[in-house]
Amino acid sequence: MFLGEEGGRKQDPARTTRFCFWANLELWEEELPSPEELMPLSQTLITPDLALAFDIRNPNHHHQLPPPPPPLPSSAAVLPPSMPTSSEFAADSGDLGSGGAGDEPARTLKRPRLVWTPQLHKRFVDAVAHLGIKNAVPKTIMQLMSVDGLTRENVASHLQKYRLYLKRMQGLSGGGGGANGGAGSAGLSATADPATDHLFASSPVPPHFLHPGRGNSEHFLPFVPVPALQHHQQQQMVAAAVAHPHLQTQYHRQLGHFGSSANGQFEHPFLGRQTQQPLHRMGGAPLHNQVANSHVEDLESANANGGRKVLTLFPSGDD
DNA sequence: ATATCAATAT
DNA sequence: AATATTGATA
Repeated sequence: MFLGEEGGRKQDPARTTRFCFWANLELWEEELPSPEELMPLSQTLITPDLALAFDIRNPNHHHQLPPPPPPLPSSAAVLPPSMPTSSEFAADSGDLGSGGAGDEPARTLKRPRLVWTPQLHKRFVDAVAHLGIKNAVPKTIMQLMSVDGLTRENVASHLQKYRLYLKRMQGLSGGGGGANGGAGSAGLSATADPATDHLFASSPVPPHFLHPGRGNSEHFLPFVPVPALQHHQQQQMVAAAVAHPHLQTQYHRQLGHFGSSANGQFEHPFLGRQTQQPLHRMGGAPLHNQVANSHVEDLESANANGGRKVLTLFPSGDD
């Protein structure tokens, strides 16, 4: 009986490694007798050593997408009574413990759906722009974005949709000529309908994106392959204060996102950030959390999905 | 054996 | 609607 929301898909081990795990910590606010009660329980479930080895952090501190998502139940133990409606990530395993007798919490779990925040999308677009549409394939994009928990599949999926969006744009723009990138400039207004694409409208579409058969397709940037930038945010970019125009429908709560360049040009080819972790099987104690500055945002749309919670990954990039 | 893409599923 | 997963194919 695991055919619930998305808890029981066909588990096809033949596919790539889909090890993921995270615990379900959601109903805690419901019962949660007392944190202390859970503590021992979690320990029983995951072995303290293992937990420690994974670098447990409070959900509050969840910054990057955890490669080997360590949000174990134990975190629930330490969770402060606050942040009930957090939407950082969540697990909706449905029922952990009723499905199978020998439920191994570890692996075999799926990771929460990635939420493409405007920030994340921005990174995506930047990467694609710098790669050139031609070379912009999932793997490469993913690498350039270097957002730690991002998977190739994540990007691939997003890319597919993005291409769709571009296509639509081309069509709207009227192929020939005029048009400026409707999306580029403040967009929104020109964008077909508001509901067309909430996310995509949030970041400018580089001009060349729209006309693949013309102009320079890509450039050659010395783009650094994500140097281990740890501290040092690149901040302060263009002083384009022009940003701002309007916020997207439901994305208001995000932090102030300033449009990069209102002129529709790219001038800020910086991307490098966190190095991708090889996230291997558990067993080692690999992770280190590269904290940096990042903002936490939350989407509620996830809730509308009907039970499935999401993981909001985001780039530490600031724009 | 991998990665991409298009289609499809949730 | 937004992502994920899959299947075919390069």
